[in-house]
Amino acid sequence: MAATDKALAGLRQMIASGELGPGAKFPPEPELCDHLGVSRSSLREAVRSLGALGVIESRHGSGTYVSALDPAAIISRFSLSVELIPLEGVLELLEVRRVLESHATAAAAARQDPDLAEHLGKVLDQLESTTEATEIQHLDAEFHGLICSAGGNPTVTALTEVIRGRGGHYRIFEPGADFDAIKQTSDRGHRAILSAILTRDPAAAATAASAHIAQTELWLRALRPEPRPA
Amino acid sequence: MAATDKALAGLRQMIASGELGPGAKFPPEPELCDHLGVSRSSLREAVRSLGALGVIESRHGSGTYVSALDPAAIISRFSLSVELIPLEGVLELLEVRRVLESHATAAAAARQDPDLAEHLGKVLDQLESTTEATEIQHLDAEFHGLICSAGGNPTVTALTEVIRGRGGHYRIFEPGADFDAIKQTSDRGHRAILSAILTRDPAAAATAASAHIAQTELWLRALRPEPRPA
DNA sequence: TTCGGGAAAACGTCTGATGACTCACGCGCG
DNA sequence: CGCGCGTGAGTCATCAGACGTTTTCCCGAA
Repeated sequence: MAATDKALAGLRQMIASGELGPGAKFPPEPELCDHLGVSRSSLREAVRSLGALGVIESRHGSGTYVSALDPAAIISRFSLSVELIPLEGVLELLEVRRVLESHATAAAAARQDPDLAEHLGKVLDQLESTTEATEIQHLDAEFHGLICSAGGNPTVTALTEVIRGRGGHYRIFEPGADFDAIKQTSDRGHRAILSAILTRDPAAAATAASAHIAQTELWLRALRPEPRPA
Repeated sequence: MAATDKALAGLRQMIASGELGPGAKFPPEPELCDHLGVSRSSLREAVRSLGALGVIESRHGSGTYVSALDPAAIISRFSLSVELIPLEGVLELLEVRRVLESHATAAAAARQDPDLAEHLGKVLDQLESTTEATEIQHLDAEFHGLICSAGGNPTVTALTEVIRGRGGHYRIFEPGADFDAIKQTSDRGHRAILSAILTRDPAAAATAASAHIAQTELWLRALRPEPRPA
Protein backbone atom coordinates (compact mmCIF):
# COMPACT_ATOMS: atom_id res chain seq x y z
CA MET A 1 0.00 0.00 0.00
CA ALA A 2 1.22 3.52 -0.73
CA ALA A 3 2.74 5.42 2.18
CA THR A 4 0.10 8.12 2.41
CA ASP A 5 -2.70 5.57 2.17
CA LYS A 6 -1.08 3.55 4.91
CA ALA A 7 -0.95 6.63 7.12
CA LEU A 8 -4.54 7.49 6.24
CA ALA A 9 -5.76 4.02 7.10
CA GLY A 10 -3.80 4.07 10.33
CA LEU A 11 -5.22 7.38 11.44
CA ARG A 12 -8.78 6.36 10.60
CA GLN A 13 -8.26 3.09 12.42
CA MET A 14 -7.18 4.92 15.56
CA ILE A 15 -10.49 6.75 15.52
CA ALA A 16 -12.72 3.92 14.34
CA SER A 17 -11.36 1.53 16.94
CA GLY A 18 -12.33 3.94 19.68
CA GLU A 19 -8.71 4.44 20.70
CA LEU A 20 -9.28 8.17 20.12
CA GLY A 21 -12.71 9.66 20.62
CA PRO A 22 -14.06 13.06 19.58
CA GLY A 23 -11.77 15.83 20.80
CA ALA A 24 -8.92 13.50 21.67
CA LYS A 25 -5.34 14.51 20.92
CA PHE A 26 -3.07 12.56 18.62
CA PRO A 27 0.54 11.83 19.54
CA PRO A 28 3.08 14.29 18.09
CA GLU A 29 3.93 13.92 14.42
CA PRO A 30 7.34 12.29 14.90
CA GLU A 31 5.79 9.64 17.12
CA LEU A 32 3.00 8.98 14.64
CA CYS A 33 5.53 8.67 11.82
CA ASP A 34 7.36 6.03 13.76
CA HIS A 35 4.16 4.23 14.72
CA LEU A 36 2.78 4.23 11.18
CA GLY A 37 6.07 3.65 9.44
CA VAL A 38 5.94 6.63 7.06
CA SER A 39 7.81 9.88 6.67
CA ARG A 40 6.55 13.12 8.08
CA SER A 41 5.56 14.40 4.63
CA SER A 42 3.35 11.41 3.99
CA LEU A 43 1.83 11.60 7.44
CA ARG A 44 1.06 15.26 6.99
CA GLU A 45 -0.63 14.64 3.65
CA ALA A 46 -2.80 12.03 5.31
CA VAL A 47 -3.64 14.44 8.11
CA ARG A 48 -4.58 17.07 5.53
CA SER A 49 -6.90 14.59 3.86
CA LEU A 50 -8.77 13.88 7.04
CA GLY A 51 -8.68 17.55 7.87
CA ALA A 52 -10.42 18.41 4.63
CA LEU A 53 -13.13 15.90 5.52
CA GLY A 54 -13.64 17.50 8.92
CA VAL A 55 -12.46 14.45 10.84
CA ILE A 56 -9.21 15.89 12.19
CA GLU A 57 -8.00 19.36 13.13
CA SER A 58 -4.40 20.47 13.44
CA ARG A 59 -3.76 23.40 15.73
CA HIS A 60 -0.51 25.20 15.15
CA GLY A 61 1.74 24.95 18.15
CA SER A 62 -0.69 22.81 20.08
CA GLY A 63 -1.26 19.46 18.44
CA THR A 64 -3.52 17.39 16.20
CA TYR A 65 -6.96 16.48 17.44
CA VAL A 66 -9.95 14.39 16.50
CA SER A 67 -12.81 16.72 15.63
CA ALA A 68 -16.16 16.66 17.40
CA LEU A 69 -17.35 14.24 14.68
CA ASP A 70 -20.61 16.12 14.60
CA PRO A 71 -22.58 15.20 11.47
CA ALA A 72 -23.65 18.78 10.77
CA ALA A 73 -20.07 20.04 11.00
CA ILE A 74 -18.81 17.28 8.75
CA ILE A 75 -21.50 17.92 6.17
CA SER A 76 -20.64 21.59 6.17
CA ARG A 77 -17.21 20.65 4.88
CA PHE A 78 -18.90 19.51 1.71
CA SER A 79 -19.42 23.06 0.68
CA LEU A 80 -15.78 23.15 -0.42
CA SER A 81 -16.49 20.52 -3.04
CA VAL A 82 -20.17 21.15 -3.71
CA GLU A 83 -19.45 24.75 -4.65
CA LEU A 84 -17.42 23.50 -7.59
CA ILE A 85 -20.13 21.23 -9.02
CA PRO A 86 -21.40 22.34 -12.44
CA LEU A 87 -24.98 23.48 -12.97
CA GLU A 88 -26.14 20.14 -14.30
CA GLY A 89 -25.20 18.50 -11.02
CA VAL A 90 -26.67 21.30 -8.96
CA LEU A 91 -30.08 20.42 -10.33
CA GLU A 92 -29.74 16.91 -8.88
CA LEU A 93 -28.72 18.39 -5.59
CA LEU A 94 -31.67 20.74 -5.55
CA GLU A 95 -34.02 17.77 -5.65
CA VAL A 96 -32.34 16.59 -2.47
CA ARG A 97 -32.83 20.00 -0.93
CA ARG A 98 -36.44 20.12 -2.02
CA VAL A 99 -37.23 16.80 -0.40
CA LEU A 100 -35.31 17.45 2.80
CA GLU A 101 -36.40 21.03 3.29
CA SER A 102 -39.99 20.18 2.57
CA HIS A 103 -39.75 17.58 5.32
CA ALA A 104 -38.10 20.01 7.74
CA THR A 105 -40.64 22.73 6.97
CA ALA A 106 -43.47 20.36 7.79
CA ALA A 107 -41.78 19.50 11.07
CA ALA A 108 -41.35 23.20 11.85
CA ALA A 109 -45.03 23.80 11.16
CA ALA A 110 -46.01 20.97 13.44
CA ARG A 111 -44.29 22.69 16.33
CA GLN A 112 -45.91 25.54 18.12
CA ASP A 113 -43.32 28.24 18.33
CA PRO A 114 -44.61 31.82 18.23
CA ASP A 115 -41.07 33.19 18.46
CA LEU A 116 -40.14 31.43 15.25
CA ALA A 117 -43.15 32.77 13.38
CA GLU A 118 -42.47 36.27 14.60
CA HIS A 119 -38.83 36.10 13.63
CA LEU A 120 -39.70 34.72 10.20
CA GLY A 121 -42.18 37.53 9.68
CA LYS A 122 -39.54 40.15 10.38
CA VAL A 123 -37.13 38.51 7.98
CA LEU A 124 -39.75 38.47 5.24
CA ASP A 125 -40.57 42.12 5.83
CA GLN A 126 -36.95 42.99 5.27
CA LEU A 127 -36.67 40.64 2.34
CA GLU A 128 -39.64 42.15 0.58
CA SER A 129 -38.34 45.65 0.98
CA THR A 130 -34.98 45.13 -0.67
CA THR A 131 -33.86 44.62 -4.24
CA GLU A 132 -30.17 44.21 -3.58
CA ALA A 133 -28.97 40.78 -4.73
CA THR A 134 -26.54 40.09 -1.89
CA GLU A 135 -29.04 41.12 0.75
CA ILE A 136 -31.77 39.04 -0.85
CA GLN A 137 -29.52 36.03 -0.78
CA HIS A 138 -28.59 36.63 2.84
CA LEU A 139 -32.17 37.07 4.05
CA ASP A 140 -33.37 34.11 2.00
CA ALA A 141 -30.71 31.96 3.66
CA GLU A 142 -31.76 33.21 7.09
CA PHE A 143 -35.42 32.45 6.39
CA HIS A 144 -34.86 28.91 5.21
CA GLY A 145 -32.17 28.29 7.80
CA LEU A 146 -34.44 29.26 10.67
CA ILE A 147 -37.14 26.94 9.42
CA CYS A 148 -34.78 24.02 8.96
CA SER A 149 -33.35 24.54 12.42
CA ALA A 150 -36.85 24.46 13.82
CA GLY A 151 -37.28 21.15 12.05
CA GLY A 152 -35.09 19.71 14.74
CA ASN A 153 -32.45 17.86 12.73
CA PRO A 154 -29.16 19.77 12.48
CA THR A 155 -27.92 17.37 9.82
CA VAL A 156 -30.80 18.30 7.57
CA THR A 157 -30.12 21.96 8.25
CA ALA A 158 -26.45 21.58 7.31
CA LEU A 159 -27.21 19.67 4.13
CA THR A 160 -29.81 22.11 2.88
CA GLU A 161 -27.50 24.97 3.74
CA VAL A 162 -24.67 23.55 1.66
CA ILE A 163 -26.94 23.04 -1.32
CA ARG A 164 -28.57 26.44 -0.96
CA GLY A 165 -25.13 28.00 -0.83
CA ARG A 166 -24.25 26.39 -4.11
CA GLY A 167 -27.42 27.52 -5.83
CA GLY A 168 -26.84 31.03 -4.55
CA HIS A 169 -23.80 31.37 -6.77
CA TYR A 170 -26.08 31.64 -9.75
CA ARG A 171 -27.34 35.15 -9.67
CA ILE A 172 -31.04 34.71 -10.19
CA PHE A 173 -31.78 38.05 -8.63
CA GLU A 174 -29.63 40.15 -10.89
CA PRO A 175 -31.51 43.20 -12.12
CA GLY A 176 -32.83 42.24 -15.53
CA ALA A 177 -35.91 41.86 -17.64
CA ASP A 178 -37.62 39.34 -15.36
CA PHE A 179 -36.34 40.65 -12.07
CA ASP A 180 -39.66 42.01 -10.80
CA ALA A 181 -41.62 38.93 -11.78
CA ILE A 182 -39.08 36.59 -10.23
CA LYS A 183 -38.84 38.60 -7.05
CA GLN A 184 -42.60 38.71 -6.64
CA THR A 185 -42.96 34.99 -7.22
CA SER A 186 -40.23 34.31 -4.70
CA ASP A 187 -41.78 36.60 -2.12
CA ARG A 188 -45.18 34.98 -2.55
CA GLY A 189 -43.57 31.57 -2.07
CA HIS A 190 -42.06 32.67 1.21
CA ARG A 191 -45.33 34.09 2.44
CA ALA A 192 -47.09 30.82 1.59
CA ILE A 193 -44.59 28.91 3.68
CA LEU A 194 -44.90 31.28 6.61
CA SER A 195 -48.67 31.15 6.34
CA ALA A 196 -48.65 27.37 6.62
CA ILE A 197 -46.38 27.56 9.64
CA LEU A 198 -48.64 30.15 11.27
CA THR A 199 -51.68 27.93 10.82
CA ARG A 200 -49.68 24.89 11.98
CA ASP A 201 -50.48 22.93 8.87
CA PRO A 202 -47.56 20.55 8.19
CA ALA A 203 -48.98 19.24 4.92
CA ALA A 204 -49.47 22.73 3.53
CA ALA A 205 -46.02 23.72 4.75
CA ALA A 206 -44.41 20.78 2.98
CA THR A 207 -46.26 21.56 -0.20
CA ALA A 208 -45.41 25.25 -0.06
CA ALA A 209 -41.73 24.57 0.57
CA SER A 210 -41.59 21.98 -2.16
CA ALA A 211 -43.25 24.32 -4.65
CA HIS A 212 -40.97 27.19 -3.68
CA ILE A 213 -37.81 25.17 -4.22
CA ALA A 214 -39.17 23.58 -7.37
CA GLN A 215 -39.59 27.10 -8.68
CA THR A 216 -35.92 27.75 -7.99
CA GLU A 217 -35.07 24.59 -9.89
CA LEU A 218 -36.99 25.90 -12.87
CA TRP A 219 -35.16 29.20 -12.82
CA LEU A 220 -31.80 27.46 -12.63
CA ARG A 221 -32.81 25.05 -15.36
CA ALA A 222 -33.44 28.02 -17.59
CA LEU A 223 -29.81 29.04 -17.15
CA ARG A 224 -28.55 25.70 -18.44
CA PRO A 225 -27.40 26.78 -21.89
CA GLU A 226 -25.20 29.45 -20.36
CA PRO A 227 -24.30 28.67 -16.75
CA ARG A 228 -22.64 31.54 -14.98
CA PRO A 229 -20.86 30.43 -11.78
CA ALA A 230 -19.63 33.16 -9.49
CA MET B 1 -2.66 33.71 4.55
CA ALA B 2 -0.97 30.42 5.37
CA ALA B 3 0.91 28.77 2.53
CA THR B 4 -1.29 25.70 2.25
CA ASP B 5 -4.45 27.77 2.41
CA LYS B 6 -3.08 30.03 -0.29
CA ALA B 7 -2.42 27.00 -2.50
CA LEU B 8 -5.85 25.59 -1.71
CA ALA B 9 -7.58 28.83 -2.62
CA GLY B 10 -5.53 29.08 -5.80
CA LEU B 11 -6.39 25.58 -6.94
CA ARG B 12 -10.07 26.04 -6.20
CA GLN B 13 -10.02 29.34 -8.01
CA MET B 14 -8.57 27.71 -11.10
CA ILE B 15 -11.56 25.37 -11.17
CA ALA B 16 -14.25 27.81 -10.07
CA SER B 17 -13.21 30.37 -12.65
CA GLY B 18 -13.67 27.84 -15.40
CA GLU B 19 -9.99 27.94 -16.30
CA LEU B 20 -9.96 24.17 -15.74
CA GLY B 21 -13.10 22.14 -16.36
CA PRO B 22 -13.92 18.56 -15.36
CA GLY B 23 -11.18 16.19 -16.49
CA ALA B 24 -8.70 18.96 -17.27
CA LYS B 25 -5.05 18.53 -16.39
CA PHE B 26 -3.19 20.80 -14.01
CA PRO B 27 0.30 22.10 -14.83
CA PRO B 28 3.16 20.08 -13.29
CA GLU B 29 3.83 20.58 -9.60
CA PRO B 30 6.92 22.77 -9.96
CA GLU B 31 5.04 25.10 -12.26
CA LEU B 32 2.08 25.31 -9.87
CA CYS B 33 4.45 26.03 -6.98
CA ASP B 34 5.87 28.93 -8.88
CA HIS B 35 2.46 30.19 -9.96
CA LEU B 36 0.98 29.98 -6.46
CA GLY B 37 4.09 31.09 -4.62
CA VAL B 38 4.36 28.12 -2.26
CA SER B 39 6.72 25.22 -1.80
CA ARG B 40 6.04 21.78 -3.18
CA SER B 41 5.16 20.41 0.26
CA SER B 42 2.47 23.00 0.79
CA LEU B 43 1.13 22.54 -2.71
CA ARG B 44 0.94 18.80 -2.24
CA GLU B 45 -0.93 19.15 1.02
CA ALA B 46 -3.44 21.38 -0.71
CA VAL B 47 -3.78 18.86 -3.52
CA ARG B 48 -4.39 16.12 -0.96
CA SER B 49 -7.12 18.19 0.64
CA LEU B 50 -8.99 18.62 -2.60
CA GLY B 51 -8.29 15.01 -3.44
CA ALA B 52 -9.98 13.87 -0.25
CA LEU B 53 -13.02 15.90 -1.23
CA GLY B 54 -13.14 14.26 -4.64
CA VAL B 55 -12.45 17.47 -6.51
CA ILE B 56 -9.09 16.55 -8.03
CA GLU B 57 -7.12 13.37 -8.62
CA SER B 58 -3.38 12.84 -8.83
CA ARG B 59 -2.23 10.02 -11.10
CA HIS B 60 1.23 8.75 -10.35
CA GLY B 61 3.51 9.35 -13.29
CA SER B 62 0.83 11.07 -15.31
CA GLY B 63 -0.33 14.30 -13.75
CA THR B 64 -2.95 15.99 -11.60
CA TYR B 65 -6.46 16.33 -12.98
CA VAL B 66 -9.78 17.93 -12.14
CA SER B 67 -12.25 15.16 -11.33
CA ALA B 68 -15.50 14.68 -13.22
CA LEU B 69 -17.17 16.86 -10.56
CA ASP B 70 -20.08 14.46 -10.57
CA PRO B 71 -22.27 15.05 -7.51
CA ALA B 72 -22.75 11.34 -6.84
CA ALA B 73 -19.01 10.68 -6.94
CA ILE B 74 -18.30 13.60 -4.66
CA ILE B 75 -20.91 12.53 -2.17
CA SER B 76 -19.45 9.04 -2.12
CA ARG B 77 -16.27 10.55 -0.72
CA PHE B 78 -18.24 11.37 2.38
CA SER B 79 -18.21 7.77 3.41
CA LEU B 80 -14.64 8.29 4.61
CA SER B 81 -15.84 10.75 7.20
CA VAL B 82 -19.40 9.53 7.76
CA GLU B 83 -18.13 6.11 8.74
CA LEU B 84 -16.42 7.67 11.74
CA ILE B 85 -19.51 9.43 13.06
CA PRO B 86 -20.70 8.13 16.43
CA LEU B 87 -24.04 6.42 16.85
CA GLU B 88 -25.79 9.51 18.14
CA GLY B 89 -25.02 11.30 14.87
CA VAL B 90 -25.94 8.29 12.79
CA LEU B 91 -29.49 8.58 14.05
CA GLU B 92 -29.69 12.10 12.61
CA LEU B 93 -28.33 10.83 9.33
CA LEU B 94 -30.85 8.02 9.22
CA GLU B 95 -33.65 10.56 9.23
CA VAL B 96 -32.10 12.00 6.11
CA ARG B 97 -31.96 8.57 4.55
CA ARG B 98 -35.55 7.85 5.55
CA VAL B 99 -36.82 10.99 3.89
CA LEU B 100 -34.72 10.67 0.76
CA GLU B 101 -35.19 6.97 0.24
CA SER B 102 -38.89 7.22 0.85
CA HIS B 103 -39.00 9.82 -1.90
CA ALA B 104 -36.90 7.71 -4.26
CA THR B 105 -38.97 4.61 -3.57
CA ALA B 106 -42.12 6.48 -4.48
CA ALA B 107 -40.51 7.60 -7.71
CA ALA B 108 -39.45 4.04 -8.47
CA ALA B 109 -42.99 2.83 -7.90
CA ALA B 110 -44.35 5.48 -10.22
CA ARG B 111 -42.27 4.06 -13.04
CA GLN B 112 -43.36 1.02 -14.89
CA ASP B 113 -40.35 -1.25 -15.01
CA PRO B 114 -41.04 -5.00 -14.93
CA ASP B 115 -37.33 -5.76 -15.04
CA LEU B 116 -36.79 -3.86 -11.81
CA ALA B 117 -39.59 -5.70 -10.05
CA GLU B 118 -38.31 -9.04 -11.24
CA HIS B 119 -34.78 -8.26 -10.13
CA LEU B 120 -35.99 -7.07 -6.74
CA GLY B 121 -37.97 -10.26 -6.31
CA LYS B 122 -34.89 -12.38 -6.90
CA VAL B 123 -32.88 -10.38 -4.43
CA LEU B 124 -35.55 -10.77 -1.77
CA ASP B 125 -35.74 -14.52 -2.39
CA GLN B 126 -32.03 -14.76 -1.70
CA LEU B 127 -32.25 -12.41 1.24
CA GLU B 128 -34.99 -14.39 2.91
CA SER B 129 -33.09 -17.63 2.55
CA THR B 130 -29.93 -16.57 4.31
CA THR B 131 -29.04 -15.88 7.92
CA GLU B 132 -25.44 -14.85 7.37
CA ALA B 133 -24.87 -11.29 8.56
CA THR B 134 -22.51 -10.20 5.79
CA GLU B 135 -24.71 -11.62 3.07
CA ILE B 136 -27.79 -10.03 4.57
CA GLN B 137 -26.08 -6.68 4.57
CA HIS B 138 -24.92 -7.12 0.99
CA LEU B 139 -28.33 -8.13 -0.35
CA ASP B 140 -30.08 -5.44 1.65
CA ALA B 141 -27.77 -2.87 0.09
CA GLU B 142 -28.49 -4.25 -3.37
CA PHE B 143 -32.26 -4.13 -2.81
CA HIS B 144 -32.32 -0.54 -1.61
CA GLY B 145 -29.68 0.53 -4.11
CA LEU B 146 -31.67 -0.80 -7.05
CA ILE B 147 -34.76 1.04 -5.91
CA CYS B 148 -32.93 4.31 -5.36
CA SER B 149 -31.33 4.05 -8.77
CA ALA B 150 -34.74 3.55 -10.30
CA GLY B 151 -35.77 6.74 -8.54
CA GLY B 152 -33.73 8.52 -11.17
CA ASN B 153 -31.51 10.79 -9.09
CA PRO B 154 -27.95 9.44 -8.73
CA THR B 155 -27.20 12.00 -6.05
CA VAL B 156 -29.97 10.61 -3.88
CA THR B 157 -28.68 7.11 -4.52
CA ALA B 158 -25.17 8.09 -3.47
CA LEU B 159 -26.33 9.84 -0.32
CA THR B 160 -28.53 7.00 0.85
CA GLU B 161 -25.74 4.56 0.09
CA VAL B 162 -23.25 6.43 2.25
CA ILE B 163 -25.67 6.55 5.14
CA ARG B 164 -26.71 2.94 4.76
CA GLY B 165 -23.05 1.97 4.74
CA ARG B 166 -22.55 3.71 8.05
CA GLY B 167 -25.55 2.05 9.64
CA GLY B 168 -24.37 -1.30 8.37
CA HIS B 169 -21.39 -1.15 10.69
CA TYR B 170 -23.68 -1.82 13.59
CA ARG B 171 -24.35 -5.50 13.48
CA ILE B 172 -28.08 -5.63 13.88
CA PHE B 173 -28.21 -9.04 12.32
CA GLU B 174 -25.83 -10.77 14.65
CA PRO B 175 -27.20 -14.09 15.83
CA GLY B 176 -28.77 -13.39 19.20
CA ALA B 177 -31.92 -13.50 21.19
CA ASP B 178 -33.97 -11.32 18.88
CA PHE B 179 -32.40 -12.39 15.61
CA ASP B 180 -35.41 -14.28 14.25
CA ALA B 181 -37.87 -11.57 15.17
CA ILE B 182 -35.71 -8.83 13.71
CA LYS B 183 -35.03 -10.77 10.53
CA GLN B 184 -38.71 -11.51 9.99
CA THR B 185 -39.69 -7.90 10.56
CA SER B 186 -37.04 -6.78 8.14
CA ASP B 187 -38.11 -9.30 5.50
CA ARG B 188 -41.72 -8.24 5.83
CA GLY B 189 -40.70 -4.63 5.40
CA HIS B 190 -38.91 -5.43 2.17
CA ARG B 191 -41.88 -7.38 0.83
CA ALA B 192 -44.17 -4.46 1.62
CA ILE B 193 -41.95 -2.15 -0.39
CA LEU B 194 -41.79 -4.54 -3.32
CA SER B 195 -45.53 -5.03 -3.17
CA ALA B 196 -46.12 -1.29 -3.47
CA ILE B 197 -43.76 -1.11 -6.41
CA LEU B 198 -45.49 -4.02 -8.10
CA THR B 199 -48.87 -2.35 -7.73
CA ARG B 200 -47.38 0.98 -8.84
CA ASP B 201 -48.58 2.76 -5.77
CA PRO B 202 -46.13 5.61 -5.00
CA ALA B 203 -47.84 6.65 -1.79
CA ALA B 204 -47.78 3.13 -0.42
CA ALA B 205 -44.19 2.73 -1.52
CA ALA B 206 -43.15 5.88 0.29
CA THR B 207 -44.93 4.81 3.42
CA ALA B 208 -43.48 1.30 3.30
CA ALA B 209 -39.94 2.59 2.79
CA SER B 210 -40.34 5.15 5.52
CA ALA B 211 -41.64 2.58 7.95
CA HIS B 212 -38.91 0.13 7.07
CA ILE B 213 -36.13 2.63 7.70
CA ALA B 214 -37.84 3.99 10.81
CA GLN B 215 -37.71 0.44 12.11
CA THR B 216 -33.97 0.40 11.54
CA GLU B 217 -33.70 3.65 13.45
CA LEU B 218 -35.48 2.03 16.38
CA TRP B 219 -33.11 -0.91 16.38
CA LEU B 220 -30.09 1.36 16.31
CA ARG B 221 -31.56 3.57 18.99
CA ALA B 222 -31.78 0.53 21.21
CA LEU B 223 -28.01 0.12 20.88
CA ARG B 224 -27.37 3.61 22.21
CA PRO B 225 -26.22 2.74 25.70
CA GLU B 226 -23.48 0.51 24.27
CA PRO B 227 -22.56 1.47 20.70
CA ARG B 228 -20.37 -1.07 18.93
CA PRO B 229 -18.71 0.41 15.83
CA ALA B 230 -16.92 -2.03 13.56
C1' DT C 1 -1.50 36.22 44.24
C1' DT C 2 -0.73 37.95 39.85
C1' DC C 3 1.71 39.08 35.95
C1' DG C 4 5.26 38.45 32.56
C1' DG C 5 9.24 36.33 30.45
C1' DG C 6 11.25 32.46 28.55
C1' DA C 7 11.98 27.75 27.39
C1' DA C 8 9.99 23.63 25.59
C1' DA C 9 6.78 21.39 22.59
C1' DA C 10 4.34 21.06 18.48
C1' DC C 11 2.78 22.15 13.96
C1' DG C 12 3.97 24.91 9.43
C1' DT C 13 7.05 25.58 5.62
C1' DC C 14 10.94 25.12 2.68
C1' DT C 15 14.71 22.71 0.16
C1' DG C 16 16.95 18.99 -2.19
C1' DA C 17 17.39 14.33 -3.55
C1' DT C 18 15.78 9.91 -4.94
C1' DG C 19 12.37 6.41 -6.31
C1' DA C 20 8.34 4.79 -9.04
C1' DC C 21 5.16 5.05 -12.53
C1' DT C 22 3.09 6.56 -17.22
C1' DC C 23 3.22 7.60 -21.68
C1' DA C 24 4.88 8.38 -26.21
C1' DC C 25 8.42 8.13 -29.43
C1' DG C 26 11.27 5.56 -32.31
C1' DC C 27 13.77 1.58 -33.41
C1' DG C 28 13.91 -3.06 -34.95
C1' DC C 29 11.76 -7.20 -36.34
C1' DG C 30 8.46 -9.80 -38.99
C1' DC D 1 4.52 -1.44 -44.27
C1' DG D 2 2.73 -2.70 -39.72
C1' DC D 3 3.36 -4.24 -35.12
C1' DG D 4 5.66 -4.80 -30.81
C1' DC D 5 8.78 -3.46 -27.57
C1' DG D 6 12.27 -1.09 -25.29
C1' DT D 7 13.78 3.22 -23.76
C1' DG D 8 13.79 7.78 -22.15
C1' DA D 9 11.56 12.04 -20.76
C1' DG D 10 7.98 13.72 -17.87
C1' DT D 11 5.50 13.56 -13.60
C1' DC D 12 3.99 12.31 -9.17
C1' DA D 13 5.48 9.76 -4.52
C1' DT D 14 8.38 9.52 -0.74
C1' DC D 15 12.02 10.47 2.25
C1' DA D 16 15.30 13.25 5.13
C1' DG D 17 16.71 17.37 7.37
C1' DA D 18 16.51 22.11 8.79
C1' DC D 19 14.35 26.18 10.27
C1' DG D 20 10.30 29.29 11.32
C1' DT D 21 5.99 30.23 13.94
C1' DT D 22 2.68 29.47 17.38
C1' DT D 23 1.05 27.70 21.55
C1' DT D 24 1.51 26.24 26.15
C1' DC D 25 3.14 26.07 30.62
C1' DC D 26 6.27 26.78 34.26
C1' DC D 27 8.67 29.72 37.20
C1' DG D 28 10.39 33.82 39.08
C1' DA D 29 9.61 38.62 40.24
C1' DA D 30 6.55 42.31 41.74
